[in-house]
Amino acid sequence: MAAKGNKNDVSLQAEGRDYETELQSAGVRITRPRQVILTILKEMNDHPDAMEIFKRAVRVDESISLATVYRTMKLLEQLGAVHRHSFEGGPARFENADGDHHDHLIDLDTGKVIEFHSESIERLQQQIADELGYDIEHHRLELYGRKRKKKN
Amino acid sequence: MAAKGNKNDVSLQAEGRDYETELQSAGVRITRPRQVILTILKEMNDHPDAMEIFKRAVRVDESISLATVYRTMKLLEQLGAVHRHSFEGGPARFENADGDHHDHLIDLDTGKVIEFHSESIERLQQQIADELGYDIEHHRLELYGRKRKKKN
DNA sequence: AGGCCAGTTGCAAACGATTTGCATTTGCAA
DNA sequence: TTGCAAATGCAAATCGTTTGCAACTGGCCT
Ligand SMILES: [Mn+2]
Ligand SMILES: [Mn+2]
Ligand SMILES: [Zn+2]
Ligand SMILES: [Zn+2]
Repeated sequence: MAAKGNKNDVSLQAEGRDYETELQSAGVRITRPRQVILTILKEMNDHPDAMEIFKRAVRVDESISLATVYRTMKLLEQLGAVHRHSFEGGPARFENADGDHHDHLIDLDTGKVIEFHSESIERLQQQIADELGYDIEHHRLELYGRKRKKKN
Repeated sequence: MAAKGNKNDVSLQAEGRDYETELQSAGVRITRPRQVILTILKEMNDHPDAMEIFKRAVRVDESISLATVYRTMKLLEQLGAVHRHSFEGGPARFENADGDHHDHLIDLDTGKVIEFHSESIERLQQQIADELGYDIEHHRLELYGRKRKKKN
């Protein structure tokens, strides 16, 4: 089980673009707060809100401000590095835009966010937009539900 | 083109439940502000936000307050009389819950809201939730796009 | 018809999330 | 190194929505 470095060695971490460099060539300065937030982004595999990202950032650099988190998230969003979600109820949540496209099912009892993807649905959406004479820029599909009660 | 009162004469206005009565039997008082807002609701076939509803209400009764609009919309939402949407960007928008279920395509250039319905998509959503072991309470599907540019 | 009183209102202040003005700091090109 | 536009932290502002509270009704009960 040790030898033969299979492609997972890389692909687990891979997938990731080098935002630091991308930012740079986008004519944006690599500041300390941005380094910190980019690091957090890299190991982000959930859907934290600004306050949560702020907390994670403060753990690394005491002096970071919430305003900068907001500013940076907006920047990263424009850069396509993160996606912003507005699930029912709470504040906006962000997620690393690295992975493949997917939609979400939110557990109304626990708040847990479950990801799923349906190529058929994506296709149907396209088809509908086509028929209406539209090009889809992006879409949002959220299912809100609760764990099926027993039986079956 | 005049004779033969086809069923549209009715169905255009029909569909509507009598919320005034429903409210009453729900042990809620029929106040002047509520009458006004219910009237507005009845002829509402778009997706206005609270401020817009407030404006329409003021046209009828000068003394209505925005707070009451919010309170009443919440009430009507709980009653199932209206649906609340949170399209990207703007404030919450409401719509009469009378019609059949549908989802929305928002024109990013004009803000126009286009309604559509896909039984296939609805079915697939169910199926996905099933597989994940969930019962869907409700869902939200929004397509954001722009009118297809020329050709075809 | 009149009264009672909990439900409802208008108002303004409070709220939570996000943005912004500004003086100060800092990245980084020259 | 220095210079300076870009970025930051802070606090105040903004936006949509909610809420406390005193004044005001709707509608059941005499
Ligand atoms: Mn996700
Ligand atoms: Mn609609
Ligand atoms: Zn999707
Ligand atoms: Zn639907």
